[in-house]
Amino acid sequence: MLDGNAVRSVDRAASLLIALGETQGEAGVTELARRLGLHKSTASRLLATLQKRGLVEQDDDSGKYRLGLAVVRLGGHAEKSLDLRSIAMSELESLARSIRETTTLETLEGDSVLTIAYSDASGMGRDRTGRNSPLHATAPGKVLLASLPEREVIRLSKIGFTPYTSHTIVRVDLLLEELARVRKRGFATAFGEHEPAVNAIAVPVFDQRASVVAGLEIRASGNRITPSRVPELVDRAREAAAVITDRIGGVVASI
Amino acid sequence: MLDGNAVRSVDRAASLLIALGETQGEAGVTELARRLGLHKSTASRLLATLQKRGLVEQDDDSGKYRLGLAVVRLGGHAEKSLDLRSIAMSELESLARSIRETTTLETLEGDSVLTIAYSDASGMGRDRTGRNSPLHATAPGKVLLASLPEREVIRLSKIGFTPYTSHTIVRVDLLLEELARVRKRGFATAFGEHEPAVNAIAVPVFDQRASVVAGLEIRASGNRITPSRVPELVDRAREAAAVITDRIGGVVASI
DNA sequence: GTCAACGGTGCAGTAGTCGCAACAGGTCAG
DNA sequence: CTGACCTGTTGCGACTACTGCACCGTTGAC
Repeated sequence: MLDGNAVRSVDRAASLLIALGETQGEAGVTELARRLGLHKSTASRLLATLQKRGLVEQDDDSGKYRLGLAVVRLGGHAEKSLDLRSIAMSELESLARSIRETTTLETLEGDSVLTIAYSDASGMGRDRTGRNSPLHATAPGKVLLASLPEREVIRLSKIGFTPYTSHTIVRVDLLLEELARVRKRGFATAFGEHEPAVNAIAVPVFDQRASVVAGLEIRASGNRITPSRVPELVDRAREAAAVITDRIGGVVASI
Repeated sequence: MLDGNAVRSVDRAASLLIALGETQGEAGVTELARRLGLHKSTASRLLATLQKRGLVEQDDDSGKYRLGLAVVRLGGHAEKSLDLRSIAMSELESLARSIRETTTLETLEGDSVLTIAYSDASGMGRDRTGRNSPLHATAPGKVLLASLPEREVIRLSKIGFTPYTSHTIVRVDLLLEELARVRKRGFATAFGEHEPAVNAIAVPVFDQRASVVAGLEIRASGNRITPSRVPELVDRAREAAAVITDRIGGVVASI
């Protein structure tokens, strides 16, 4: 057994798949063999086996190989079972420690946001992991709302926007304007809109289609997150979000 | 060499990946071995090798395996190099033959639609494969527009909607209403809106995120596609679109 | 027409794969 | 607390599957 416990032929086949992922679409047997230091007859047989399972396919005309439909399907399944929380946790913790505040990661669930990860270095946060929060009154909620079509916002407005505080935006026209600002600036704020004296900023985490998959939030009491501090916190949040986006194979884009 | 030219251990490893794709998220060594008729030590070694390349990962607590981040990334690459045209071609041809009309598949490209596949059984069609057409005045264009946020339609309206015929919808408010109808009905029509006396219907093809990835069109002269014939043609188009959606691992949804 | 390069395949040698047995660790019923 | 049961992992040795070599047919450049 080479390389610890690795099965050599499987390791080689996996390298072929990954090499195909790194090319611009397709590559030939000889090229792949050269790149991976394999004999071309070996590469040919390994590719033929991968093709049998649909993991690669061969172009009828050029003879070149590309990733196959089975990889598209597996990629979709893999994405569904992706543990975004585990992937993001260390980044959230690191960010929380460095700014000494509370950080969270929130995803869309139905008509609300769900806290999937949480880290607190302020000693004042409250762990709402697994709990839902409103879209319209939270910073990550606004980030996710901003990525949706307007008709979704209008549909939600018909259900109504609960006024959690006197600062909560409850009029749909004002919310749509706010969401346009979020798209323009690339981040959202919520100043005392969900809980009095709790301020927050949030930035998007993107998937590989450049869709917003989560909102990364920095939250603190009102006197700790002031308007003047927002730019610095947004920068820090963007850095962490970019790392998470990259880890999941996403591309940073605009909302 | 077993099974023709297949490399047995690679074939087994590929089966493991595909089996993991078929589970709800994760599975253990013993379960996977049982399912595939392998010894559990064999399954364990193959999985360890796949894990080394990031194609699978093992949960620290339960010991179960799931598809890894490398599969998410490969899936994204595979999707980008997907040859939708080749995948769809046989379905378009079959549909064209059975209704004796012209069928096309169109995708979004910038601010227009691009014909990526074409089939004609009427003897009257014109192959526009590789050519762009307007979004607002074609049936597949409306299908794709209907899936976008309203702000995109408004952005396009600022560029202006060319009136190709006297039937072309050029007012944005009327176009938005039309797109709401498209979403409601799940299909679009264009009756003499792009070319006089040319009528068309289109239905969506979905990807695995339930996003609209293409519009499948049936097109003919005005006297061949009458309002009374639309339901039948829409049904036929939906059947073909469902096959294509399934082939690319998509899920049929609503626009 | 010739030549180089490609992808694929028959063949034979050997080293890598595999199943067996045993082990370590975890869970749960009694 | 203990024993039974199950899981995942690993050492080992047999042997067959994997691999490189040589060669072939095809294709495109010149």
